[in-house]
Amino acid sequence: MAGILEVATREFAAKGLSGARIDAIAEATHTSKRMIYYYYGSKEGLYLAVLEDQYRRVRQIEAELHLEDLEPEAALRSLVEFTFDHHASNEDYIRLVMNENIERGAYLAQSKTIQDLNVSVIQTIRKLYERGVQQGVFRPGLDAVDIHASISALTFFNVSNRHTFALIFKGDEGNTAFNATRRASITEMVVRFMRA
Amino acid sequence: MAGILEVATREFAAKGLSGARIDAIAEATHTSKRMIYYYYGSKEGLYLAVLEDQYRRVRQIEAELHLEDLEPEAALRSLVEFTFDHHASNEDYIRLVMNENIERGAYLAQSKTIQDLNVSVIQTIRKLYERGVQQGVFRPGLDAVDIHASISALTFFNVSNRHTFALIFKGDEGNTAFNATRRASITEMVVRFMRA
DNA sequence: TTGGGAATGAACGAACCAGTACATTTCGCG
DNA sequence: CGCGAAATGTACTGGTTCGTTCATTCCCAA
Repeated sequence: MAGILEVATREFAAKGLSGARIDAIAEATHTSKRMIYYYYGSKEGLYLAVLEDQYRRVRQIEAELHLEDLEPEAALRSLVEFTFDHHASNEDYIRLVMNENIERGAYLAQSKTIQDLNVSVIQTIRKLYERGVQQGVFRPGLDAVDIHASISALTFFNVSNRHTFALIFKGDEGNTAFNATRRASITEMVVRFMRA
Repeated sequence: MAGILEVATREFAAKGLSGARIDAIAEATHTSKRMIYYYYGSKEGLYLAVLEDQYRRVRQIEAELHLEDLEPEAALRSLVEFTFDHHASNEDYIRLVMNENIERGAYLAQSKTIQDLNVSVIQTIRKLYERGVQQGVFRPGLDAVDIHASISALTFFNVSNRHTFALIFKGDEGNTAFNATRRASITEMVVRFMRA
C-alpha cells in the first residue's frame, strides 16, 4: 500500500529507526498494524522499503537535468543549485540518510539497486569537468568523486545540521538572511575551486 | 562518577538517544543502574550531561590554537586543517551532534553554557578574515558565519556521512586514497574561496 | 558513640512495543 | 455460484526497558 510508505517515511525521518513506532505508523494510516506486517514483514523491512523508495525518487529527479546543453561553468552552477534546492526541499530524505549513517549504513548496504545512483552522478560530474578542462575554463588534476563530496557536504550540511547550527543566532535575526545568501555562496565556492 | 559519563558517551554516540539502553550503560560501568539515576535523574538527564561534557572538551581544545601569530592565509589553513583533524579523530562527538539534529536540537537548546562556543569561533574567523582583507590577500564582502558554515560542512560531512558515501566505492579500492587527499582538497577550496 | 545524610545493591513494577494467533471477510475468476 | 487466495480485524503475548521501592551500608562530624 502506498499510504503506508508515505506515513512510514515521515515517522522514520522524524524519529529514526529505533525511535519510530509501528503502532504510530499504523494509526496514521487507513490500514492496521496487521497490514504493515502482511506487506513488509518487519519493522526493518518497512524501513528498508522506505529507504529504497526515497533513493528511487532522487534518481528520477536527477534525470530531469540536461547539463550537456550548457557551457561547463553554467552546467556546474546548475548542478550545485539543483542539489542545494533538492536537499533544502526534501528534509525527510536528508534525515533518513542521517539515520542511515547513525546505523553505520547497515541497511543501505543490503540494497543492490541503491549503489548505482551515486555512481551515475559521478559520471555526470566527470563528463562536465573534462569538458571544462578541454575548454580551458577548469583547472586540470581534479577528481570527480572529490568534487561530488564537496558539493554534497556543503548542501547536505545546510539542512542536516540546521538545528545545532542555528544556535549561533540568538533568537533568529540573521538566520533567515543567512539562508538566503547561502546558496549563492556555496555555488561560488565550488566554481572558484574548479576554475582555471 | 566519571566512568558513567565515559561509557554513556560511547553508548549514546553509537546508538542515539532512543537506541541507547540504560541497562547496557550500567553493565559497562563498575557501578549500577541505581547509581545512574542517583546522579543523573533520568535517561535524558544523562544524555544532556554527555552533551555538555563533549562541548566543554571542544572549547578547551579550541584555545590551543594561536592563529594571531600567523599570516592570514596560513592561519586560515591551520584553522581548516585543525577542524578537519579534530572532527576526524572525534567520531563520538560528530555522532552526538548528528543525533541532536535528529532530535531537532531539543537538548542543546536547554543548555546555556553551550551557545557561546560557536559564537567564539565566529569571532576568531572574523578577526582573521579582516586582517586578510586589510593586507589585500582576502577579497572583501564575505561573511564570517558563512565561512564558518562552509568549513564545518566540509569537515563534518567527511565523518558524519562516511558510511553512506563510501557506497560509491565498490569494496574499498580508492576509498583510502580518497581520504588521504580530502584534507588538502578541502583546505584548498576554502582558501580559493576567500582569496582576493 | 551516635545520628544523619550520602551512596549502593537487589529485585521488582508497569508500561511499552514488536510481532503473532486466529478468526473472518473480501476478491478474482472459472 | 463456489472456491481458493488475498486481505483484514481483534486481541493477545512475550520480551524489553525505564524507573522505583526498600533495605542496607558507608562516611563524617558533633
